[in-house]
Amino acid sequence: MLKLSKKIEYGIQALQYMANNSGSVISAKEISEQLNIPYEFLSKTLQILNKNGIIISQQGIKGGYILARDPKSTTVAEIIKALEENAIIVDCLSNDQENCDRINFCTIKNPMNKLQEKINFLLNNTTIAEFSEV
Amino acid sequence: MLKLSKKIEYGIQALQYMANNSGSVISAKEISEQLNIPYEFLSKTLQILNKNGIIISQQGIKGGYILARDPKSTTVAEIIKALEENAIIVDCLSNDQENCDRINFCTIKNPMNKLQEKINFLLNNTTIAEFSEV
DNA sequence: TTAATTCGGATAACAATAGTCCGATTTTTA
DNA sequence: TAAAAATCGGACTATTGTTATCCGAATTAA
Ligand code: FES
Ligand code: FES
Repeated sequence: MLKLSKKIEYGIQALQYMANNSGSVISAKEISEQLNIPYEFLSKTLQILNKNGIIISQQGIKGGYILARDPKSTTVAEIIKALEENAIIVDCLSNDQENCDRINFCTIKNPMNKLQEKINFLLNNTTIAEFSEV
Repeated sequence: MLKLSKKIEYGIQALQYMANNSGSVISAKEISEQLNIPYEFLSKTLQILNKNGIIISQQGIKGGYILARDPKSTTVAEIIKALEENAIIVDCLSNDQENCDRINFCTIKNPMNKLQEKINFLLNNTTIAEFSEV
């Protein structure tokens, strides 16, 4: 398993949709219907993206969301972080793992870290804009 | 989430251990104790690696495992595959997903595939040998 | 023949993901 | 000013996937 969650997948596709319709405020309902994504789940996802500055919400009737920034400057890595997930390939490389019961036996931290950094590079260099230019 | 499973993590570390002790047959028990990995779970993992040609088993007392190939030629991608998992970042890119109910709405296949290929390149170019030269 | 090991199938415990429900709040507009 | 359509937020449920364990059988060296 090395899979992005549905939250991230839906989030990216929704941002892509907004990028392709920039200028107008897009509702969760519209995205949900156009992309066939479960409405309630998508709503939650967009709320988190809003809370963390990736998109801007407008409440009330006629409300919805718009991108907070240029699609070129919003990376997949930022989206993952904004959705309160991480892209750490082994627990080993996590910050809050003082309680790993294998830490004194760990022989993979360094090599795994090298691989991690390469993956991070990819995630940091893939932007929403690249999803728009289909 | 973009995490490797414990099966893969343990598998890689076990292979690394074998690479560092090449020449001798290593039992699951020894690896389990040396690396503090749950014995039964590790056993299963090694059995799968054996079945799929990454290591060679020797049964009976004094039995255990040795690497089937040069650590330099065993990649992380192969290990993942041998452990019957995959490293597909979104379902979209999977072979057996005729039943994705978003396929007619899918706008992420191409860009996701580009990212996938870059990740595949990393996994195909990281070998067990690199884990040994700590 | 015994002991230490792999083998293989089933199953259980746990955790994470995915999805839903519902009431409250906001804001436009008729 | 009331209604409608949207976001907000918390709790909750369902489902799936991961991790771990159990146990009996087969294998083989001593
Ligand atoms: S620190 Fe726990 S396995 Fe590396
Ligand atoms: S094919 Fe199902 S989301 Fe791309």
